[in-house]
Amino acid sequence: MVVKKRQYYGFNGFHMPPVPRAPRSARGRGLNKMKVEDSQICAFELLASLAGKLLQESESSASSNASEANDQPIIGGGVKFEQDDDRPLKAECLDHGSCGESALFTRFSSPNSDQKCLLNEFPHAESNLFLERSSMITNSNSSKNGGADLKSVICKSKSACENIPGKVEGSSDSRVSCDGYVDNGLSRQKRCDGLDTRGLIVDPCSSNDPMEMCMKFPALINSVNNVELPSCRDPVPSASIPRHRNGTKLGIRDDDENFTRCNKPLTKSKAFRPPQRIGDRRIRKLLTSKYWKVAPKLKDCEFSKPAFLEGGAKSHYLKRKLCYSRERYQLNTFYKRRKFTDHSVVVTSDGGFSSESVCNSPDKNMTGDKNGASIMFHGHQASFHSKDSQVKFSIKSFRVPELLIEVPETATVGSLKRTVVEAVSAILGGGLRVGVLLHGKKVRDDNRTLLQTGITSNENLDTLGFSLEPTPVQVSPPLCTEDPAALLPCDTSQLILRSPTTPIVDSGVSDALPDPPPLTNLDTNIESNRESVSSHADIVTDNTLPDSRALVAVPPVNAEELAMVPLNQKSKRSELVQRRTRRPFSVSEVEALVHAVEELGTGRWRDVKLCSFEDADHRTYVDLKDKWKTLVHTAQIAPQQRRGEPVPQELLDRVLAAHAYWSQHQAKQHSKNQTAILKITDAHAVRNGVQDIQSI
DNA sequence: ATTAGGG
DNA sequence: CCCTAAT
Repeated sequence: MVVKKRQYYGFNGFHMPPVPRAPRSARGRGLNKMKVEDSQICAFELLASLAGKLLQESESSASSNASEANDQPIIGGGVKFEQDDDRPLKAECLDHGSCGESALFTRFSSPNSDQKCLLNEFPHAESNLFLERSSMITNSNSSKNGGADLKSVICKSKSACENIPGKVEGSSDSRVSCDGYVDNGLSRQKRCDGLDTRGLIVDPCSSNDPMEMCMKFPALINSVNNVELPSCRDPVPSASIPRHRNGTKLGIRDDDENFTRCNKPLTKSKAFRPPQRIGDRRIRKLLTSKYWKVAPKLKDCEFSKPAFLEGGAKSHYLKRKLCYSRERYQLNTFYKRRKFTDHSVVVTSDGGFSSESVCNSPDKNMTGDKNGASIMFHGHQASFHSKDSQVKFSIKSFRVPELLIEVPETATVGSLKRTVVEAVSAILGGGLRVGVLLHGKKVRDDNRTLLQTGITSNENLDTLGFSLEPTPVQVSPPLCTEDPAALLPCDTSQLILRSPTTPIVDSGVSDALPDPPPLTNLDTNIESNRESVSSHADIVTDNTLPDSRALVAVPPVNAEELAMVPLNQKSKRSELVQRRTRRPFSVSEVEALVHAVEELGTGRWRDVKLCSFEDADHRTYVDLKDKWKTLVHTAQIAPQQRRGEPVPQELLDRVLAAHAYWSQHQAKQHSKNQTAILKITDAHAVRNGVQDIQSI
């Protein structure tokens, strides 16, 4: 993502000609009011696809070369730098919890032929766009300070490698071994592939055609709604790479929109500064779209070492990655939750090399379960039973963020199964902790009672979530260097632990209309809780910018939170707030809304709320207003265009009528209200009437 | 705190 | 639904 963003921004100065874009919906917005961002992105798309084609053409030959390279692993001369070069790449990926992005970056940082591979991997326009952008940025980056970067990378890689728990060394598992290396006879044991025999962490740097596997297994833990398994253990203690911890988010997942991303910490180089928000959605959309798996049968895709390292020789090393597991966890970063999945570019080069593919987190879930996208373990339904002061939780199943497993096409089903088992076992076997999240916020105070925390049977338990967290690795607080940008710990496990937004099951346990749960002051408890968390984070963040050293002083707790605080973000707080779970209006609710509006007119949403939704605490007047807005829109479009639970035409007609009426009587609602009020009958009406009169 | 509108 | 600007 970072790359993409970067790319995007890098182009800002290009003054792309605006490309008209039709409004996404006829909601009544200015038709041609396109945003700068939109036009730019459009331009990018065009540019990118164009560039992509050109590139593909010009490099078609190169492509073939690349494949040849695979067939002929480097021999002799290549040997020497194999290790060195190799490590950096791997290290990059590893210390960030195997991030697809890293893979990209890695490749991009190396000149020439690499891009070709990437392009091939992204046959589709969208993909190309992505690639193009990425490569461009990277290129500039590498050309500018490639040397320096490389160096740091290497250093880092070393430490990273050393810290990797289950290195490839001595691995007897052929599946995990690197065939490419075998060929060239190099001692691959030295390599730090990040391949873990147990499948825990696998070289994220190279992989293609990641397969997403879905499986279910019984809940191991009693929890509600959602149990999330953020990630594998962090193979690399952050301490080993103090300089790069500004990285931060590896992925995001959201209940509403699945969204994962990887921000490669990498260097502080300008090109890789934290992405900004503009255009995110667009890009995300692109990435998220239809293609989640594209696999031209590429022969091979090797990483080439930087020319300067190789002495200009064309050296490719094959990297084969078997398992690539990446965790996605939700984290409210700059990107609000938007379904977004990053591309996982994986290269597989096992003896034959199979296929390459881009794994876009698929939005394959048609049901609207946003969480479902590219998640393995799937499906969870929580049921709550409250009795007395007892709060009971039960889970049918739980969801695990993401587990990408890659195996050659030639692999047997059996080996696939084993691989999956290994990957899962590695994660589960690593020791787990359970985190409790309320409203997407992690509840850290273990001493609090459920009541105090706001977890009660009365509470909307759908705001409660559990997460499986890898057993925290003892990590010393990040040492802050002079670099303010390095404030964010890059410790994967930390990040994971922090990840605030656990997708919450939209179990609809409580539907206000049918049976509004009694409101209690628990709500406030929760709110205050959230506030405290947020403000906390804010403080930390604030301290962060001015003086990086402040971090050192912050107590552990704060330090933890820091991990999830995006660096240098304007709205720190907003990043931490989880989007409310979506709650489609039921027909009865619509009915109530229509009725209220008929009586009160538009523009008095507070009254509407009080009148018809007072007990529906989850419906704010803004919600009602929004709903009315959409209702009007819905009523104006063809029935075929409508989505979601169909609203009776009768109601829609009333909507239109009311809308038309109130549009003309905006000023006169006065008298109208008077009469309307009288018509309202129940207790609410009385109350509203009073207020109305008062307001008049 | 509400309202209105764009996103 | 979110976010903001304007009340």
